[in-house]
Amino acid sequence: MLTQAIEDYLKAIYKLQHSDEHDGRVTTSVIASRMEVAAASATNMIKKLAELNLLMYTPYHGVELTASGEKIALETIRHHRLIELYLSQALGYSWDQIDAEADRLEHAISEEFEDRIDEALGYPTVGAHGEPIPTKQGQIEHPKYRRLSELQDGQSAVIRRVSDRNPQMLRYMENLQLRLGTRVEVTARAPFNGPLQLKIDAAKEVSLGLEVAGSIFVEAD
Amino acid sequence: MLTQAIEDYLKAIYKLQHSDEHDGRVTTSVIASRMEVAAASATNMIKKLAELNLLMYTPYHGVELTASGEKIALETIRHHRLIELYLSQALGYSWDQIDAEADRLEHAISEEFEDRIDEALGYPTVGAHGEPIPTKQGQIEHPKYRRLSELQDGQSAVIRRVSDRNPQMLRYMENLQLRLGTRVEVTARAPFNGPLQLKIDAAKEVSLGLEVAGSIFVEAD
DNA sequence: ATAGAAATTTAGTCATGGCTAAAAAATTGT
DNA sequence: ACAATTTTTTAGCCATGACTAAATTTCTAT
Repeated sequence: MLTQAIEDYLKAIYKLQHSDEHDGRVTTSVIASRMEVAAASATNMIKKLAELNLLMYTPYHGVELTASGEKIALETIRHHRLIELYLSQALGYSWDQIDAEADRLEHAISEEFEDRIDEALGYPTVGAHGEPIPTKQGQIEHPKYRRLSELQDGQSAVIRRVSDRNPQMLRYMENLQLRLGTRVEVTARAPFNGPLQLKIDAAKEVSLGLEVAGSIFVEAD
Repeated sequence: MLTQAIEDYLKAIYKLQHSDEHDGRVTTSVIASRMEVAAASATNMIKKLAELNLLMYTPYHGVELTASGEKIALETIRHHRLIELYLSQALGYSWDQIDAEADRLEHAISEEFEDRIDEALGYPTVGAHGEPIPTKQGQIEHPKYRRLSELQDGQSAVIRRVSDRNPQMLRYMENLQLRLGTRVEVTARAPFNGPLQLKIDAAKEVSLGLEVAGSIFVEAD
């Protein structure tokens, strides 16, 4: 049977494989740090997952999901993103609250529940933070958006996705009315990795640090 | 911390304490059978719960919840019943599907989630099968309804609660349009514990076995 | 090329919550 | 009242998934 721990590891590994960092090599320590467990614990679980044919494991060198491992990861991610969207659309949750709640619910829901909220939401393809939602068949798109922090002075763009890693940052973004679909224009960039000046929805101007700007993904004009 | 297993045991013990059967004595074997575990497993958990001051345990004689054990049981039951009602009202689940889904979800939801579905449902006091929903403060009513099987020939009554123990039976009731609020009249009783003849909503007549009729609780006129 | 540092694995431990088999206590029938 | 049966507990085992400490492998810098 698939335990909650197995689903959590597979989900984490999938995300690490598809992240820009770590240039594709998903190692024990990266997994351990993402899962917030000791490296030895990660090694144990990796060996178990390899045993279950959910990933290929080359000791000392890292890990790669098999087709069936990826399938489970995508199912878990689908659950997570549908639940997040449902929490924000149907129950009025704010951006910073949905991830923690979905992390627990994603393991508890049935296929039935998945199907019903999918229907209630109108078969969405994009989650609450702009992430693509895998289909029931496990298909997923990986649109290449640019980081707001990479925009040139004077460029204008629309927010398409935000990182959901830091709830406090999400709350901060929400307060600034930086939402999916919001139009932003970089009106100035301070030197030496300083903050950038941003015009939000052609209205108010704010100064935004690079860490936040790097967590916002945009589609430039 | 409260594990899922602890919540499940406390919930089961609470229900056994308040059931008509077992005349108040909640023994190891009754708990084991309700939880579908071996008697030795139940003994283990009972000792642990006693250690945590969640119940009083007299070896060989049974168990009684303490105030804090009862509080946790009622919180779990509140979660369960709110979720059940939400599944049927908001997501269109049928009577027979909600219990199993709620059994998993009840351990995964936050206070936040509880509050939001409570609000979405309009602060209900009665669950999907007619059970009372404990308040957030742990108050609960125990209305004394009669079993449909106990009604005399010719008596009329309104369905107020049904047992949720058997999903197949719930599906059967639903098919017969035996719902909460439905008016029923016993038009005949076959002898030797035979079925009773029932007029549903002053319309169609059916013959109902005593096992089903005993799982339906009514308010007689 | 190799020493030292960093990453990884191995070995052994722990808590949780199941299980079976055997022992002990309580209940029942005559 | 007491033997037989039933119920309950004890003892010991297992899988899961954490942990630390120690050993091993790989990487890095000279």
